[in-house]
Amino acid sequence: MHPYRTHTCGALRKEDAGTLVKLSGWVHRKRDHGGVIFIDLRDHYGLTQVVVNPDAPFFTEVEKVRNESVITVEGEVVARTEDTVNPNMATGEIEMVASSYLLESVCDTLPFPVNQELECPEETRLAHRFLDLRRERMHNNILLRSRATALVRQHLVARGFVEYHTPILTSSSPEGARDYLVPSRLYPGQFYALPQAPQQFKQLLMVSGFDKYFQIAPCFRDEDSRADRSPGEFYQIDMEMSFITQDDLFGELEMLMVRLFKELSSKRIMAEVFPRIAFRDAMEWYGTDKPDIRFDMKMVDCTDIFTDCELKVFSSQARSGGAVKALTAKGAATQPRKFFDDMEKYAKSEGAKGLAWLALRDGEIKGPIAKFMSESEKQALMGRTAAVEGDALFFGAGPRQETNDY
RNA sequence: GGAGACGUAGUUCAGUCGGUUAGAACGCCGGCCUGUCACGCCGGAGGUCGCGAGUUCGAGUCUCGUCGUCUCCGCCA
Repeated sequence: MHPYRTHTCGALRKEDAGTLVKLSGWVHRKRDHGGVIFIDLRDHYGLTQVVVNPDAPFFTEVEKVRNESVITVEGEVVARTEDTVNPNMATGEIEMVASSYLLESVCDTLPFPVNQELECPEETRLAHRFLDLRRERMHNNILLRSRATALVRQHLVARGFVEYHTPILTSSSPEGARDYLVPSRLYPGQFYALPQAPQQFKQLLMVSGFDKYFQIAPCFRDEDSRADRSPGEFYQIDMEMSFITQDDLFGELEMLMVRLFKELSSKRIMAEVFPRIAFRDAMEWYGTDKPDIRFDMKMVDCTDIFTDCELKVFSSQARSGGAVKALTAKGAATQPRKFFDDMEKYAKSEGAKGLAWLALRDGEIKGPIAKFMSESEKQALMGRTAAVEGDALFFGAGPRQETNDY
């Protein structure tokens, strides 16, 4: 028999009952009943319950084994009785009754639990990276990235792209981001740069007539990290195509992205042809070039309505080339006063000068600025924003670009 | 570069208005337990309250400084 295993810990099923097998893995959890001990044995593929009976010669040794120790066990696969089947486990219809036991590697007391997803300081996790990566969530993250890169390669190669590797050390080709610099040994005082994207090299290939290029490139950027962006764990898909239109490129990317999400995630894909929003429109409607369009909250330009309004902060902006924008919050009119105060507080914390608002409640238009508005202005506003009873409106006013920001 | 939050047991966290011996859960150690699957029950060990100074009769708690961590803005294609 193989010295370590005949099966993995995710493999055994009811049909295997009666066979003699060997498993190796980590002690994920242990349940010691005094008379009988259960071990959930874990490897990359899954969990299998190992049973150790009191007459086993290694029983006292197993009593002492700590979680995350590595063991090899041999034994018979036994179908569980109906009342002991665990439907939550892929291998839950069977268990292995150990007839031999070998402690391969003893584990010290753990700095944090491996068998549960408990928050724990980044510093501690990195100090024990091998333990962190044993945790289910981290393990799955690594697997997901592996599957994603494999799928990208498979898909793009099938689409006629060629993957090239380009040099990592190069001279700097400045663009937006700061380069990582690497001192040169041969030319003291000079530096290499780690390329943010291998611009020159891929373009060299393109002008040489290689028709379609892609690369899964590490993003070397000497910029401050963020929660979703840490140096060294940040890769990008780089593509170039010859003799194409903008729409050809969009189409190619749509195919790739739809496939990635279809095959690797459970997320719902709302449109296989992505909505296209012109940059200017995105800035005018959402104030950002990466709007979250799950909420259909567009800003509406109301500048002209307020040109002659008594409310000076609005009319002065409207006349001097600034903008007044309205955002409709559906059904928010019944929110308590505190809600609106909090919204204004938030807007100010983001740098806005203020946040005016109106609520459509009890058939009236209410709010601090309502008394400054004429009937015709109110009517025009309702028409423009399509706001109805129960909605609330928020306003920003100022120079066009600033107003869009907030 | 700017702003904010946090720092208490191995880990996650609680700790009232400044008051006597700083708690819980998980983990760890010991004991009991033959069907659990987050097993259960009993007991125990474990703390420079990040560090330094100050206020006070008295500081985990208040003040200042310092170090560290995290988050957001800037930055980043």
